[in-house]
Amino acid sequence: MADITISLPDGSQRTLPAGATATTLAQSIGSRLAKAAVAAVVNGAEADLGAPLPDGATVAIITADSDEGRHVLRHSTAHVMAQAVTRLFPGAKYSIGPAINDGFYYDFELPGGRTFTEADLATIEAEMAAIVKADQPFERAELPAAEALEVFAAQPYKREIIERVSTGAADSEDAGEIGSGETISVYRNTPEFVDLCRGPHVPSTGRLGHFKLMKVAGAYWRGNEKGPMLQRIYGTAWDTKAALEEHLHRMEEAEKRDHRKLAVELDLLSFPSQLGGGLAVWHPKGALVRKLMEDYSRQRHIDGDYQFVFTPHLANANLFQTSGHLDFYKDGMYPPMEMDNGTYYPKPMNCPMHCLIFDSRQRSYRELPLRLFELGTVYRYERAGTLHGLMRIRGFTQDDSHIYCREDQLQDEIASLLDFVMSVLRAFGFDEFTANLSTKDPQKYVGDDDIWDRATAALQAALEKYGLAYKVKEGDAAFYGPKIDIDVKDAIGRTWQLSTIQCDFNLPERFALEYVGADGNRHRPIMLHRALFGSVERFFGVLLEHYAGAFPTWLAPVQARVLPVAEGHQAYAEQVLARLAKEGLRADLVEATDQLGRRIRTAKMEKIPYVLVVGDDDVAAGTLGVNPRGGEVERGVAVDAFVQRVHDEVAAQLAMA
RNA sequence: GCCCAGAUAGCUCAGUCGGCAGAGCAUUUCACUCGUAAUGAAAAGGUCGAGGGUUCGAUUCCCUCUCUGGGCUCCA
Repeated sequence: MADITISLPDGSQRTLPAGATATTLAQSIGSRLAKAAVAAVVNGAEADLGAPLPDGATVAIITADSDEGRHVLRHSTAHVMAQAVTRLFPGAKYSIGPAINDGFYYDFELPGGRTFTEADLATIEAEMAAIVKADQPFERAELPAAEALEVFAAQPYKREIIERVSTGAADSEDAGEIGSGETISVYRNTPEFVDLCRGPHVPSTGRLGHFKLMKVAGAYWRGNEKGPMLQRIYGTAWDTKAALEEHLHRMEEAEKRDHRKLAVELDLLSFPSQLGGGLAVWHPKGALVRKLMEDYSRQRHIDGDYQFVFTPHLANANLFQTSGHLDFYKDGMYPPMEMDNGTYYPKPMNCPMHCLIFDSRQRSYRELPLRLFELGTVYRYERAGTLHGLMRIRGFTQDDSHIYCREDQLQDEIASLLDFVMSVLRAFGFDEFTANLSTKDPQKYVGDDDIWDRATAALQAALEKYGLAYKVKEGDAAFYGPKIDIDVKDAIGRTWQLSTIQCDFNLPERFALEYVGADGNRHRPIMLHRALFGSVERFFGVLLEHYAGAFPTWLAPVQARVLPVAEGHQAYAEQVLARLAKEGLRADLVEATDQLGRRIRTAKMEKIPYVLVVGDDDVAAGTLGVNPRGGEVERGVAVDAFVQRVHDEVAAQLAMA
C-alpha cells in the first residue's frame, strides 16, 4: 500500500501509511499530543480524529485545551446528555443541543408534558457518568435524507430539521446539527442512541467527564414565541477537572457580586413589591452614591460645553406621533392617560422634547454643535419576564444628550465624544473598552444612502483615530442611523454594553429641524443621540458588581468611620469627626456601646474604606489608628496627614480620567 | 408575554403528612469600658405575599392574582 503525505501547520511534512487517521498522525508526533487530541482540522474543515486522511492533506490537531477543542468536548457532552435523557425518560424527543460559552445545552420534550426537576439533573448526571465510563465510540455515518428520516422516525424535531435541509430551507440555527450538502451526517454511540450532527466529536465518550448540569429552563423551539415550549438543560463542560472547578468558582464569585444581593446587604436600594415590578426606591446610602455619580457627570458635561435642559415626564400623544414612537414603539410605552385636552403618555425617551427645544426658535449655524444634556427619567413597559434588578427596569434615568450639528462637524464631534465617553468611564474604574459599529440594515432604513455612507465613515474614522478596537455589525443599526456601542470589561472579566453614540437622520426630518447656514439658506442638522452611563440605574448596578460593593473612596457613601475604643474617648472621637466633616469627608461615628472588634467587623462588612480607631494614645497625641480597607493597620497617624491622604487618593482616582 | 421554580420575623432560612409558628443574624434593654473582623443575658419582633375555594379547622391542599428567581422571546 502506498504511503500518504500530510502537511502540518508549521509547514513540515510527514509520511504515513495509507488509511492513516488524525489519531495516527498525532501519535506519530508525540504521545502528549495524542492524549490531548479531540478532533482535527483537515484541509480547513473540522473532522473526527478517526477519519482516514486523504493524501496531501493539510492537517492540524485540535487539542482539548483550545477554544475549538473545548467546543468539541461540549458538543459531545451534549450528545451524552441527550443519550442519558432518552435512557431515563423513554419517549423523550430531543431537538437541538449545541455547545455555547462555557458549556452546552440540549432541548427536550418529555412524554406527557412532564418537566425536568432539579432532582432529575443529578439522576441525569449519574447516567451521563455511566455513559462516559462505558467509553462508547462516536461513530459517524452519512445517510441520504430519506434514510435519515427513517432513522429519526420517532423524533419530529430532527425530522423537521432534515426536511428543512433537504428542501434548502436550512438557516443558521440548523448549522450545528447538519452540514450543507446532499447527505445527512449522524453520529451514533451504541445502537441505542443516534443524533443528527455535523460533528466533529471526540472519538469516544471516555474522553469526556469534566462537566456539570447547571439548570433547567424553558425555551421555544427555534426561538419562536408562538412555537412549542421545550425543556432546556444547561450544562458546563471543561477539558480538566481544575478548569471545571475554576469555572464553578467564578460562577460563585459572580453570584456574590450580584447587585441585587449587594443592594440589600449594603442598604442601598430596594424593589418593594408594593411598588410594582421593575421599579426601585433608593435608600439614603444608595442615593448618596447615585448623587455622587450624577454630580460628577454634570460637572464633566459643564466642562464639555453641554447645555442643561429639563423636560417633563408626560407628553401629548401628538408629540410621539410626530416623533414616530407611537408607530414604531407603542408596545414599549405605558398606556395612555386621557385628559380634558387630549391623550398623554409617560415619555419613553427624551429626544422628541429636546427636538422641541432646538425648534423653539430659529437656529444659526454658529450655534452648532448644540449639545443639550439632561438626566432624563423615562418609563418603558418592559415585559414582566424580562425585568432584572437594575439591569432591566421600568423607570430609569438616562444621562441623555442630543447633539445637533452640521454634517461637516460630524467626524470631529464623534471623535471628541469618544474621548469624552472613555474619559468619564475611566473615572469610574473601567479601563478596558471595545466598540461595535452598527451599519445600515438595507431592508429597513430612512435617509439617503449617501448620508449613511458618510456618517458611517465618520464613525469609523473616529474609532480609528481613537485607536479603539471595534467590530463591525453589518445591518445592526437602527432604522434611523448608524451607531457605535461601547462595551467595558469589569473586574471579573465580564463585558457590559454601556455607552452609545447614534446618528439620527430621522428625527430632524420628522420635526423639520432647520438652521440658517452661512449661505443664508436653511439646512437640516444631523442629530446625535449619546448616552454614557446609558441608564444611571443600570450603570450603578454594573458599578456595584464591578467593585463587589467596595466603592472607591471618591464614591463610597461613608468614607471613614470613627470608633472610640471606650466611652472615655467619645469626646475626642467627636472632635475628629467634626474635623473630617469640615474637610468635606463623609464620615460617621459609632459609640463604644459594643466591643471594638465587633464594631470593626461591622464597618468592614459595610466595606467602608477607612476605619479610624481612637484610644488613649490618640487622645494624648492628636492622632488616629487607621485601618484601611484591604490594608494593614497603622497607628499614630496625624489627623492632618489622614485628611491629606484621602484628598490625594480621591484626586488620583478622578485623575484616571 | 411563555416555561419552570419560589414567596414564612428587617435579613438568611428551617418547619407544620391540615390542629396555638421556629433558629441564626440584625433590632431594643441591661451588664461589661474593651486598641483592630462576632462579650454575655433578656426582651421584642409574624394577617406564614394577596384574594377565593375545599374543610369542623388552611401558613400547609386546590384555583386566580401580585411579586421574585432561572431561562426563552423582546430591547425602536
